[in-house]
Amino acid sequence: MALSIKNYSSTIKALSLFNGFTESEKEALIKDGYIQNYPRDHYLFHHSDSLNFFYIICDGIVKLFRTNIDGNEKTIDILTAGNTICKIEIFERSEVHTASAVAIKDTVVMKLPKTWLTENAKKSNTFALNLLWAIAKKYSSKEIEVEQQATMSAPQLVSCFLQKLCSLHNFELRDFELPYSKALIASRLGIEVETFSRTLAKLRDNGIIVNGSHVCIKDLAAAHDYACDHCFDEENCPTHQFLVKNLLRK
Amino acid sequence: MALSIKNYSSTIKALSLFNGFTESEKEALIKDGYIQNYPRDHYLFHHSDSLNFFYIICDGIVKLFRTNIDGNEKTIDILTAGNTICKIEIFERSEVHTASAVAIKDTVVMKLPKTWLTENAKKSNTFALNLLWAIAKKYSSKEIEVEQQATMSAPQLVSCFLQKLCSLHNFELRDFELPYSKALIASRLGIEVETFSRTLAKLRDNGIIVNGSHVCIKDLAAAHDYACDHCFDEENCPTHQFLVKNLLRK
DNA sequence: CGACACTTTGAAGACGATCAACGCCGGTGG
DNA sequence: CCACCGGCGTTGATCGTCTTCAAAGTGTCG
Repeated sequence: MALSIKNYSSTIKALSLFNGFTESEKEALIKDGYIQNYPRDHYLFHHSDSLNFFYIICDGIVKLFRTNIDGNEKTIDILTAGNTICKIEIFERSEVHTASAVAIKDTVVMKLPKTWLTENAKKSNTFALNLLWAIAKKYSSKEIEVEQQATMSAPQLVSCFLQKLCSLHNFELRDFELPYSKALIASRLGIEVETFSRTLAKLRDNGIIVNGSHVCIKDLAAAHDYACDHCFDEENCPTHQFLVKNLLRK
Repeated sequence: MALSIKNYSSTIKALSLFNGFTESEKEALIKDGYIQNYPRDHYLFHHSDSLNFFYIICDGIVKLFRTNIDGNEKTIDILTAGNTICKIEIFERSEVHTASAVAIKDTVVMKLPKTWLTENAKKSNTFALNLLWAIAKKYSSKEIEVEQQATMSAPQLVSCFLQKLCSLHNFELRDFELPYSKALIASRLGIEVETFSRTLAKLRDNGIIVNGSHVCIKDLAAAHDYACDHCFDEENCPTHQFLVKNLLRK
């Protein structure tokens, strides 16, 4: 895997963090970043390691998680190309990592010293505002996540998840492959693998057919109704949003 | 209730949002805010109302919540004097409120137009950085909340909640009164009132005695062990933090 | 082919939600 | 002053869902 910055500069420059900057300003901003490769199952950092870097994922998949004393793991987030890691911890002025990060498959990241983030936020108001927006967005999605976990049943959660995946890949393409293992998905959704597996069987009756890692959503509207029959807020339900934007507008 | 800004200016000026500003700068910043009183059970705003103001709570208690189609309510947060409302929605550039806010008891707030927040963040880097910090903190505590809700049992959640309350009031004072109704607490913890009630009975065996609205934590260490036997991360467990700061340091 | 990781299926159990009834208390009105 | 009411909290019984433990099945890669 070529570790030249050039291979990934377009991904990096597309970050919302760099909105409002000219091409040359972007170049200058990231010129001190260095590209690093993390093979599958390697850790970017462990919980309670000292916090030194801001990470931009250029390629691959990273799992962010916490482990408690009993060895139970809770997946906080699954991050892919274009996502960043640690911006919030850095602004919270934490000295150590509060979670662990591991590469789920071979992953390329750009690493920047944590001061890079704070200094640029101090120097550039545009940068600070971009950060504000990014963190605000992240907070909102976390809040929605809490709500859904609290109010939706396992089948609804899974259905919602699959529909979001579908929308990410391409709305027209109702056939797609699961991007990561079922164990990881279950962990992300906060349910056990067994429950996840059983849930997929149930969803067959609701127009969502999963065979191995192949997913086919037969009846999107029905699947949505099923997922969202308790949703608080159509405006803010990701599934609703997705439907409105992609399906209903046609 | 006197609605003069003077009665509340010390509360307002103490906000972390104003860190790094001189007294006179603070005065200038809040001079356009107006103070408004919301009696008990009155709404500050409803879900999907248009989002126009940033709120600073000067006195009282506000419940932030969402209601779904079935009328089920999920309490997102309970806010008191010194807390602010809507900063995240404003930076997320939302046009409407994504939640409802109601006064739990007579409440006094300072209202500022939403542009006040965005304009000051643009004008002042200090202000923007203060906001970044505040939102980052809020995100972290939300993340911890998700984790706890996902991994802790009802008795653990309740125990944790009561211990946090205890630390807020005054560590030495292991006797205190519940600041709001049991129904509100249960809703905040994401459990039903019946479960909450039954849980309090169980906690009696673990050194936490609740009679009516009077709480007495007999054995703080035991209560903590009980609450946190599955905690992910002593560094970041609020209960742990509280204990380390207040108890173990002695 | 066999080893291993991943997934599925089955059965039992724990936990919290729900429905229903009751107790307690403060307030209102006769 | 007492009777009634409504809000709030408790207690009991039942039910559904998810977890847990155990075992078998599937696929992949050396």
